[in-house]
Parts: sequence; C-alpha cells; structure tokens
Amino acid sequence: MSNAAPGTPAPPPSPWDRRRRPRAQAAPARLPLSRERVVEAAFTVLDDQGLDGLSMRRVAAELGVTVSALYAHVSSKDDLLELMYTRLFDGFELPEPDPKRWREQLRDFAHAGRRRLLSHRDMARISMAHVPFTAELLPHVEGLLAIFRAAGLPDHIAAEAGDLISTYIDGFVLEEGMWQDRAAREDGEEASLARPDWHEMADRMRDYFASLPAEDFPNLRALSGLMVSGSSDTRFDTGLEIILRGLASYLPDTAPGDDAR
Amino acid sequence: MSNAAPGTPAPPPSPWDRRRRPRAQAAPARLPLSRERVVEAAFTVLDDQGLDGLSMRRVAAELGVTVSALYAHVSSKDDLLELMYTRLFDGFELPEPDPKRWREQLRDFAHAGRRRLLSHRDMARISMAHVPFTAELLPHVEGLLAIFRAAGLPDHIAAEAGDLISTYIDGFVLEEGMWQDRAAREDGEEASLARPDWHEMADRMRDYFASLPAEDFPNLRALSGLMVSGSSDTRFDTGLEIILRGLASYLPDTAPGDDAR
DNA sequence: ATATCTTGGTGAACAGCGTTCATATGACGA
DNA sequence: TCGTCATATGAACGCTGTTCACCAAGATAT
Repeated sequence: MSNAAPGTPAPPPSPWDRRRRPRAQAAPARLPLSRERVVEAAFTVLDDQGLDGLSMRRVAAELGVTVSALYAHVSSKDDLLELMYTRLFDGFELPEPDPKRWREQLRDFAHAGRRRLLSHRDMARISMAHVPFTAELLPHVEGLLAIFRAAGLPDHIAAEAGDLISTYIDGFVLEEGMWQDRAAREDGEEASLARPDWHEMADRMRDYFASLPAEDFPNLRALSGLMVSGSSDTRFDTGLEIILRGLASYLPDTAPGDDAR
Repeated sequence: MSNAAPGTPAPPPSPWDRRRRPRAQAAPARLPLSRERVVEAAFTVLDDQGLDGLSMRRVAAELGVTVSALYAHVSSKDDLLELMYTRLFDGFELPEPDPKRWREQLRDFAHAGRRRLLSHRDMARISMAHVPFTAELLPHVEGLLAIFRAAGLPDHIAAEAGDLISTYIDGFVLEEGMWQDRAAREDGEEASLARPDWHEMADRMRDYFASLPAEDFPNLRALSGLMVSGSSDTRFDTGLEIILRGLASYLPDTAPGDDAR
C-alpha cells in the first residue's frame, strides 16, 4: 500500500473541492414524490417500527430520499400524522339510517372502526391524538348523528353519543395495542424476538392476579379469568353492548330488552 | 508562588488544567434530591410547559441540577411519567360498596377521577398511555369491581365495566384538553397570548358548523349548539349517564328508570 | 490525624430527532 | 443552446434521552 514517501502521488479530492458530486443516484428517473407516496411510506415505517420509531428520517429512507425532500410535500410531522389519520378512514361509508336497525348499524360501525384501527400498528394512539372535525371526517360524524336521530334519541343524547362510542372504540384498541406491545417487549427481553405470543402474556397476567392476597383482592381474583383471557372480540362486544343498551334506555318505549343480545 | 520562567508573569490556568473547579455552587447544603422531589418538579414543568415541553433537562433546571443527576433517582423518562401517573391517584379512595347507591358511587368515582385528571395539564394524555395494573393502582380496580358486583351486575359485565368507565373518563378529559390547547394555540397566533378563551373557540366552532351546506349536514347543523357549547360538566354527566343506564339494564329488575336522573 | 470508602452530584459526549436553507441537478420550453 | 422551474440535496441548528468518567465532600476506619 505504498503511498506515503515518494512525493504524494495522487492528491485525493479535498472535501471542500466540489467538482461533480459522484451523483449518488441523484434522480434515477424516479417517479416524483407526492403527498400520497409520503403517506404510504409513513404507513410502512409505522407498521414495522411502531409510532415511536416513526421518524421523518426513516420515512425518507424508506423512499430512498433525504429528509428535506419530504418537507416539499408535507409541512410538518404533525401534518403527516394528520394525513395518516384521515387517510385511515378513506372510503369509510355509513349506511342510510334505518330506524328499526339502529343497533345493528352501530355495531357494524364500531366493528368497522375497530378493524381499521387495527389495520396499522399504533394507529389508535394516532387517532386518539386527533379530533375528528377535519373536513374529510365530518361526513362520518354526520352519518353517526343521522343514525342516532333516526333511532329517535333525544338531541342532547345524540350529541354526546358519537363522542362516547368513538372514544370507546379508540380506547379499546389503544389498550389492545398496549398489551401487545408489553407482551412483545417482555418476550424480546427473554428469548424469542419475533413472537409477541398473546396467550402467554394473558397467562402471566392471570397468574399475577391469582397471586394477590385473597382478602384484599377478592373481586380481582374472581374476575381475573374474564378480564384477561377471553377473546378481545367478545370483550369488545360486551362493552359496546353496554353502551347500546344505555342509549336504548332513552327511547320512547320499545319493549325493553327487545333487541338485546 | 513563582514557578514559571521569570518572563511569563502569571500563566492563566489552561482550560484542560483542572485543579479545583471554581465550585460553581457545588453542593450548597442543598437538601438532597429524591424521587419525590423529581416527580414534584416534573409536575410543575408539566403544568406550565405541557407534556410536549416536559424534558428531562427542564426538570433538572427546575431543581437547579444537571440532567444526569436525575438518573440517580429515576431510571428513564418513561419511568418518571409512570411515577407521575400513579402519584396522581395517591390517596384516591373508593367507598365501601353500597348496593342501593351504586349509581351515585360510580358518579362520585367518575367525578373524582375527572377532577384529578384536570388538576394537571395534559394529564389525560399521560394517563391514556398507561395501563392501570401497577401495584399501587390495583386497589382502585378492586374497589371498582366491588361496586359492580355488589350492585348485582353479572360477572362478565363487571369485568368490562371498569375499563369502559375509566376509558370514558380519560377520553373525555383528553378531548377537553385538546380543545383547550387548540384554542390557546390559535389565540396565541392572533393576538393575546395568555387567554385561552374557551367560549370564543366554541363560538367559532359553532359558526363553522353553521356554515356547512344544509343538505349535506342537517344533523350536524341541528346539533352543533349542543355539541360545542353547553358546559363540559353537563356533557360529561350526559355521557356518564348513558353508561350507567346501560349497566343498570343488566340488573335483575329494579323498576327501570328508577334511579335515573 | 490520616487514609479509605461511599454518596450524590458534574459536565462532556453520543446518537438521534424535527426543521430550515442555500445549493445543485435534471427536464422542459424558447 | 440557453434559461427557467421544479425538485431533491446536504449541511446545519437546536433540541432530545441517556451514558460515563470524574470529582467534591461527609462518614468511617485505621
């Protein structure tokens, strides 16, 4: 590797001498960036890094582009998150309100909402941080209100019910995600790092509850089975049903417990 | 102290020559740091900077101490946030369950919970990010379950009701805070920077709803008054009542609508 | 009285973050 | 062929959470 002694043969281009940058792959006929492509990339980063790993730099890397390029299409990270939030509910349609089927319609709404929140990691956290009153989301709010009013709910109840049910969905999925994360983290620390095994976590939790002093925590012990195990789906439906029954109680008088179950 | 050559009079201590640091105020008999003091400082930072402005460095500054000193008492920022979360509910007591008064007891619980969440800025965001199954919080869960079961609710309902009601409280306060923040931000951009005027924001929101095309948003327009104006307190109670009525519907048979309102 | 250990703090550093700005480059119309 | 325009670059700024080698002073032991 002789290069030192006999008169310095080839002066390496000093860093401040910029002739032509080696054009890393400057613009290889890439289809140009766009809002859509940025949001899309953000979703894939979100899905395999989680919200805490979602940085502008990583989104840029995903697109094979520098950070600053993103800011031509998105005005800030918050802006990007808001775009993701509204995009998540793209094409979310609410049915024409049918007074006789309002409960089913709300169940469908809740299930569809939950499914969408579950379709991307940590999405509930993002959703929770936003108020659904952007122009794109207003039709959904309107659709919900339409169902409530068609069902015959008094106005002051209808006005609150939308928030209540949306918050429930968000909150439930958020908690689902937190359990999954926690399971994954503890799993990763111990042995396997790619198996967020849900049941193992549930077992551990039930064991923990069972280990509590019986005289101080009788109810927690008694209900531990129901609280942690049991599919999320049925737990979700149970909570939802409580809300629906509460709403039904404000209806003039349809034989109570009628549509129940 | 002549030690140098007779020419150079007083060699100023070179920066890398560290004899004794001027002891800025090394340890002015300060009462030593403690977990408690750190958490306390974190709360005051939280209250006047918000969660986004809560950094370890600012907490340290609040205590007149360097960042690294904090890590002797707190293992990470997440740890600190968790401490704040559990500390918020210190001394939170649930009553001995009284089967006849379960609704009142739950109302009291909800009000107390909301009040505590409101007692520090952005606290609902912190609360939402945690699962209440830490050792310190388990007694509260137990107390809630006790009320549900004493009231006579079936187990699978009782197991879900705690989550439902807690999520409602958290979610409601969270949204309250978001409106306040948004109002404050827009206010700050325009003119006054110390008046988060709530009513002005509500007015603006109602105006916005009223400006929507009547044929597309009849319900939103009709209910806008109820949704945005009206005190938060009564809106909170309305949502809470829906849940309580839903729970009541699972009771064997106490003349429905009995304790209602 | 001197030496040692412990305690509780310092300050510099690291890697990463969101955001901005002057600059360079490729494609297109004149 | 030249200029223009849009687009992407890369360096920089100030901030973040976290770690680590070091240091001053008090308590303890010799």
